[in-house]
Amino acid sequence: MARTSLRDTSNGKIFSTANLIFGIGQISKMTDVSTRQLRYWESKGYIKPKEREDGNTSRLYGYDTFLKVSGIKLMLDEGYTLAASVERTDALMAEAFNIRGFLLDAYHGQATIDGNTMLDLGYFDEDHTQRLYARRTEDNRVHYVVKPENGAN
DNA sequence: GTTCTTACA
DNA sequence: TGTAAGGA
Repeated sequence: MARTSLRDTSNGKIFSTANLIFGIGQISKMTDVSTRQLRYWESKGYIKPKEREDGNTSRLYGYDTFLKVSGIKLMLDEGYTLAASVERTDALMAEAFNIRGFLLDAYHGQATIDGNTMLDLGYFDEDHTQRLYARRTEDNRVHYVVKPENGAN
């Protein structure tokens, strides 16, 4: 039995948001964006309800749409136009997902080094003789450590 | 009670 | 974009 890895969080296993589905009323209350606005944004192609095969015509939105609406609303409140808010939110979400994917691939587990819990970021060199570790300090700065793979310093 | 479309202010 | 109408 394979150990559950963080990668499983992005392919629909644990911590999945696949079943997090909301109606237009829920999204409206969660984001403080009116149902009128949500339907209007849909007409402009900014958001899209989930496809549904049953005959029901009421809109259902996924977690991703909730995040997008939240972002757009935030930008809107900061004074950006709707179009600009959508553009900026799309860019931010793309960055966020890129970062998440990168981290999932870079993370190789935890290790205790000199009494500190650090992230094992895998091999540091092409020859695979050293590993890179990182941790955040108390003031949220990132501290890196490179150690020989065999542990013999 | 909630959501949908259409229409008007 | 809010609100109202008339249905589903």
